[in-house]
Amino acid sequence: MSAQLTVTRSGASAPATTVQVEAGATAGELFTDERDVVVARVNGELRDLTHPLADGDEVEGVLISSEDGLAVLRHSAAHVVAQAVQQHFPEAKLGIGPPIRDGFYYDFDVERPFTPEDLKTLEKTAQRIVKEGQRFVRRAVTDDEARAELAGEPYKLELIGLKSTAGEAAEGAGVEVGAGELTIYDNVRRDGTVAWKDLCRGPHLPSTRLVGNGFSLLRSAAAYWRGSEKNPQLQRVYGTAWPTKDDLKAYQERVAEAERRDHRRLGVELDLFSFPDEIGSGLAVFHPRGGVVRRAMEDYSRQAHERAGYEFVYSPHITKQNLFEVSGHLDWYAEGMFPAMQLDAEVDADGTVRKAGQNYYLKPMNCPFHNLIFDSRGRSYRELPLRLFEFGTVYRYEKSGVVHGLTRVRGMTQDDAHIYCTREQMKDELTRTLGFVLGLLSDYGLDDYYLELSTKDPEKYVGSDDAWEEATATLAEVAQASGLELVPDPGGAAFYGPKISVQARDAIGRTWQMSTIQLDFNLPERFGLEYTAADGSKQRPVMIHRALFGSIERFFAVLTEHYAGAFPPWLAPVQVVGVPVADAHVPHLQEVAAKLRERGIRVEVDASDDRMPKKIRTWTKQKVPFLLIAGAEDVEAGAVSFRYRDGSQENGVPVDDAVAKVVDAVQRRVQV
RNA sequence: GCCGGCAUGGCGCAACUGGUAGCGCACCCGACUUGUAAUCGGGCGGUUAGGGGUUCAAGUCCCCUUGCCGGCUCCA
Repeated sequence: MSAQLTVTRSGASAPATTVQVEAGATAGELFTDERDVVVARVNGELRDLTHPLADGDEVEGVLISSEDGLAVLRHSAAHVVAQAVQQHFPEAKLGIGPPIRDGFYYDFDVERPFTPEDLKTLEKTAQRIVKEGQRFVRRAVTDDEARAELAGEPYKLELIGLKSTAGEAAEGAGVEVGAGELTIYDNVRRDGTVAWKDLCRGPHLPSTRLVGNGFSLLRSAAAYWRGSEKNPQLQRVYGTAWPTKDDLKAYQERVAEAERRDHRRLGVELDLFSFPDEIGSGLAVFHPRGGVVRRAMEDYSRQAHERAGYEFVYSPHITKQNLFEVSGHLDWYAEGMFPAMQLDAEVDADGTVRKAGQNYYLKPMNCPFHNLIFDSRGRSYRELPLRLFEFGTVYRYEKSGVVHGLTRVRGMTQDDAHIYCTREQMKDELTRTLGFVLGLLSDYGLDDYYLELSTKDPEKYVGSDDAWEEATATLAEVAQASGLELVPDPGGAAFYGPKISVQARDAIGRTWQMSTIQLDFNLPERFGLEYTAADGSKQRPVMIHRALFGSIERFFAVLTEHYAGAFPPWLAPVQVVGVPVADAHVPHLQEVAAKLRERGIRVEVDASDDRMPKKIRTWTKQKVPFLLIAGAEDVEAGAVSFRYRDGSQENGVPVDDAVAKVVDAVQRRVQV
């Protein structure tokens, strides 16, 4: 055995080089000159810097700021927090503590939930642990040893029992126990004593000190053990951790920006919509300003659908029970539906039922109604594809804890269409539909997206496996042909068929599920839908369900947040406000306003008693795209002065030019 | 549905360990007539989400209901 090992070293920035090291050297020794290297990738596997090297190893330094490095940092931060928790609450049992986007969490079984004061105390203690500079020391153990050491940690014991399938046991459980040998990480103080230990796959930072630059506890909340509501609830502590204080600040600023954009907040500030308690949870009313935005969205959508060959239909909000028995909704979707109202029952004075009542349900989906329209007369192959479109309002009984602003409501309007076509037409029609959907989303200003393919939930589906396979394969083919990024979503399909969904990224990088396109062989079957083919035979059509906005309410929320309330002129509730320098200039602005109004522009003139700067402030805060200011100079020149939302100006624009400019921006649907 | 927190005029907030509600903005009235983010003065407005209880006394403490917020589960 040689005293020298030959390994390949690549730094975070440096190219790969071959180096000689002493036997027994560790990965960390290769990177003593790169302080931001916190773990190493050895032959493809992430390892601690204390990992001993073997001859021929390929070792790559991993920076704390890289994706892997951040995950390690956050996971180590979770350990620090868990140590702090067990210090203050010795009876706390450990759940799991994985890194997540922007941070980490750790779950604990404790006597009572954490209070905000507890979080402050825990954060202080965590800081102290960080300052102690404890090392993370890896130690391999057998299953039996682990069981003995962790006898007091029932959840860890459960994970040990599940280790071969830990990845599926619970989201995040994979960071605790890998598929191979079990390891325990000891947190060792400078004086060599062990402060704390945890069953963990690792790897970890060399020292807790590296956690201290930018970490913070955020909140606590309950979470079900292993993600199932059948299991006990643990208390989850959320935190965030970053390599530097500046990174932490930048993160906090992003959070603050998201708060400023929150559609619930903008909905109040801009007077767009509200949720009166009197109506009930998850049921919105749109105010005039919000109504304008919504109508502009809908009108444009109508025009586009008309051009694309859709026909418009209408259907009622409630229906007798039988329709949802035929569709299968009552078998598969009853939980999501409002309870039935019973009508028309006749009962004698003595309580005996003379005539049984009828159950009526609020509709959770529009498809059964469209099927009835299809089935209202004989259909020819010449009519296909038949594209039925409706702004259909549906009601879903969402659990009380999930209702959220306009994005998760109990009453919503879908821009819903059902396309009936032949099997042969199916692929072309799907391709066409996907193209239509993406084009329209871009028109609304969302042009960064990826696709998700949701496939059969083995627990919850109707129809034959063959049909599912064919439908799934077709959708996959169409999705792939689009050239967009495609992410699988196993088990995510609705009960009647697989779907492609379009996930759009907004202005600050968040993704939202927007449009869905679902292929369905089942409902046509259940409804016995048929058309007459060219050879005179009866054939079953294929059905494509698709919604573009998802729901108008949700899309409204997404657009509001995407634009931070500063809608492009074509969507803005008020497109132009005239601001006079003094009362004398009001008539001039009113003339300009009349010309704009003639061209269909939404315009107001602010003739109030406020001073001009106050008016500018008021309407800028209302995010009106064009302020037209007029004083003596403008009146004299037959002009107006533009002021935009960012404060920039364009003075002395002749009135006709100004009108044309505004009209042009609206027609071209550009942002200003 | 589950866990925790919260609920004060239209909006944003204040009121010490219980001692009978204040401020800013908005709104209304008046004065001022002004060139790019808040002119000045006056006024209206709350049985402190609703209900019950403890107490000499409840916005403050307890219980129930409703709603909201943060998560979990679920989902367009």
